[in-house]
Amino acid sequence: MNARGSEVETARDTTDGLALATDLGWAIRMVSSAFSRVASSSVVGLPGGARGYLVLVALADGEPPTQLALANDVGLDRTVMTYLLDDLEAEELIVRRPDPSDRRARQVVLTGAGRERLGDVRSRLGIAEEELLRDLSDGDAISLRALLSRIALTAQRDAVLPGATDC
Amino acid sequence: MNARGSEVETARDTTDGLALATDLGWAIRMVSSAFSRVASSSVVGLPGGARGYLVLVALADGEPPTQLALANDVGLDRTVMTYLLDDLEAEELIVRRPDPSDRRARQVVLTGAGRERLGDVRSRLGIAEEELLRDLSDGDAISLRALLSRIALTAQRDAVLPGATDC
DNA sequence: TATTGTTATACTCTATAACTATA
DNA sequence: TATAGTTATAGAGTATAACAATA
Repeated sequence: MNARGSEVETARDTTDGLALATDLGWAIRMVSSAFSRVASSSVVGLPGGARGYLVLVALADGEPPTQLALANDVGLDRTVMTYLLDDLEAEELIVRRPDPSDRRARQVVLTGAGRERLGDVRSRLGIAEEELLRDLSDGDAISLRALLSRIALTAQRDAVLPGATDC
Repeated sequence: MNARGSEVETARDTTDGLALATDLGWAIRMVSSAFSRVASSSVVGLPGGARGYLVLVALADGEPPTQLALANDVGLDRTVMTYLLDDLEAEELIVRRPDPSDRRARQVVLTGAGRERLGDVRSRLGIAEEELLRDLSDGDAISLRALLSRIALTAQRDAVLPGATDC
């Protein structure tokens, strides 16, 4: 009844041509961890690390969002946004202020110090990104960035509206 | 001394042109979580989920690797590989056998049942991957896969050989 | 009744250190 | 002394539920 010996290494036909190097999930996994590795030194000291950086980026342009809108933009849960903003506010990189149009909500605003810190981290991250993409030509690097951004934008829409086409 | 009111929204020049949608780290984060979301239903019931699937893929071709070589291939720590293989072996999808050339090591072999299960999961994952890349033309999808794989391969090499060019 | 922000809790994933048996 | 596998533990990261204030 046990599959020992005789059942090992059979049915090869069903998985022919499969290889780790061509697997999309594997590639995403390796690229994600590699980016975390090369980017980690760029965000040391910044509250929340890479996630804190994304919050600052999201605040750099446009109207001050509510915490919930910010969480949706960055791709974080609103419960972790609370802790993240606590830490960023403790270093006066952001400020929370009441939303004049909804007394439940709070607007998140980037401070001058926050904008300065964002510039510092951004320049370091640029070098880390070049390190990650160093095997790609300039054109290929631009292509990869564009393709990833397109997938990411629709992914964000799907995450905010889960199952709008279901049922 | 506090940055309230007057220091808010200054120094805009240093971060001009910054946007979340063009940030590489943000895109990688969103794509990674989106893939996990669309792929999760494809790997339900498989021990280890998506990581278990990658182990099966890595075993589908070539000589049976040791646990350590397998961990390096997949991008996992050898300590999690132990638990993962325990679970996969409990369902008889893989077998551990002594390495004839090194009595410390064990070879990991895919069973017939494991190869069948791999085929099942692979076909479901193919649909999930198409769902993730549905906004891309066929050519763009192929490009993205190729570019990600290239980055992933060098990332794997760097992870296995940390800091070979340092010092 | 639904939503915003908060808090608490649990679960997954990852990282690290120790231990054994071999090399 | 170094390596392969195992075990235990601690730390991130994530997900979920509950609560108060407000819509």
